[in-house]
Amino acid sequence: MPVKRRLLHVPAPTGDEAVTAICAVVRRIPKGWVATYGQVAAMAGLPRRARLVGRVLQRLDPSAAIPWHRVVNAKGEVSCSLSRNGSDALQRRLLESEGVEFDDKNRFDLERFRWLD
DNA sequence: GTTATGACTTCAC
DNA sequence: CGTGAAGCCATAA
Repeated sequence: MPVKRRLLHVPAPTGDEAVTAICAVVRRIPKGWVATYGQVAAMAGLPRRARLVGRVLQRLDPSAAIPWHRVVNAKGEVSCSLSRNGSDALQRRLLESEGVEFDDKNRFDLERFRWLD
């Protein structure tokens, strides 16, 4: 075997395929519920690619009808970052308008609001 | 080619 | 609880 070959090379979706899969999952999150980045990745057939989900959401076209605000991190909080330029604050506001209650530490009860398929 | 940087997650202290 | 490391992978420089 002259060529080194990846065992377990499952053709995981990449590029546009992955973006499409991720968006399809996020669109299914019901109003008033949330899903974590890792959860969305797994449901999109992209295990361990939580980071990719975050990247896709950040670059989403604003005109796309995708409830990006319903995707949160595994700690049960809105991921805050300077690079978000305020969209993190907007995310919290949108979630609160859908009934998600935050505590004084910018966190909510993940067990209570997590969307289970 | 390399290194650095994240809307991340998990596990070990 | 907090911190750090490792795993992860697309992008930018």
